[in-house]
Amino acid sequence: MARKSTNRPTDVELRILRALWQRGPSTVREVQEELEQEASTGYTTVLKMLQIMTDKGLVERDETQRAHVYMARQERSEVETSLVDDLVERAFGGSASQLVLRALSRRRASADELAEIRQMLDEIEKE
Amino acid sequence: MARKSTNRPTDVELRILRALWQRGPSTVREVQEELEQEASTGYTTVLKMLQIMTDKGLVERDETQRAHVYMARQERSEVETSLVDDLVERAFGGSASQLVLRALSRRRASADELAEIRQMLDEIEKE
DNA sequence: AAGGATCTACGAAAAAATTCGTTGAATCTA
DNA sequence: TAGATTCAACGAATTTTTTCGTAGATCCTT
Repeated sequence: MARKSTNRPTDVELRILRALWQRGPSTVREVQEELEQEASTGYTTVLKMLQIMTDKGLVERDETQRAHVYMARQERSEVETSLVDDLVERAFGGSASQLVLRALSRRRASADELAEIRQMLDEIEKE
Repeated sequence: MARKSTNRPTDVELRILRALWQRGPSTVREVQEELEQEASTGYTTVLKMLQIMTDKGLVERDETQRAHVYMARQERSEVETSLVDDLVERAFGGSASQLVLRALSRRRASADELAEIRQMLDEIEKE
């Protein structure tokens, strides 16, 4: 036995999803060339992953062309949200603000970004 | 071949670390009883994991007693930060604020928490 | 039409993560 | 002190994730 299904995309799956979100519907070759840029991943590996992801329902396949065209089945924002939720659960005991505080404690965010966040806060509190 | 080492604790490792942070230095039995509450995990499984985690340097072992005592080797905050950094990289292309925006778009955060975040922003901008 | 390139399907190997059984030693209890 | 309990060590089985080789079909080029 091993990990219970977390439903969250694995590392490679996420890399592929990001390629699909960025490029839009793409062939295996196109995805593979995209991944190649950051870390080498063979053609058949990407193909296999996309087949698995199709079975899992992570992507959708258009088989009308010889080179099948794949597209992400969920919006980027949805997956991002569930990844954040997952981490909030696993590491922060359900407290999203704790995660935010941790993220902000790094000086990762630029002034513009901080302003953006502030605006977001305003909007949330307005409701 | 499989995933390149991400250095981030796995799911079970994180559950164990959380138990150790919460309880302080603990025996295998104590950790196991803690984990038992959320999801069943056998004694030898926890023991084995703690041995592996010792090898990896995630925890430290005090063998002076018959029942060895384990403690986390990194502060909770450090691990939390690196988990957040990791997710920021993998899912948000390095933009911490994007992650924050995503976290806030959920109404996970209460009014108090939002105020806390606002204060945090103030402090960051003060510098 | 022949040869080469490209594509999917499939199976299997490798790697990583998780789980547990068994053994033998140490400790406790009646 | 004998039997029961508790413990660490170890190896191995399982499951999940990742990788790739091979085969056969289709398409392109000459």
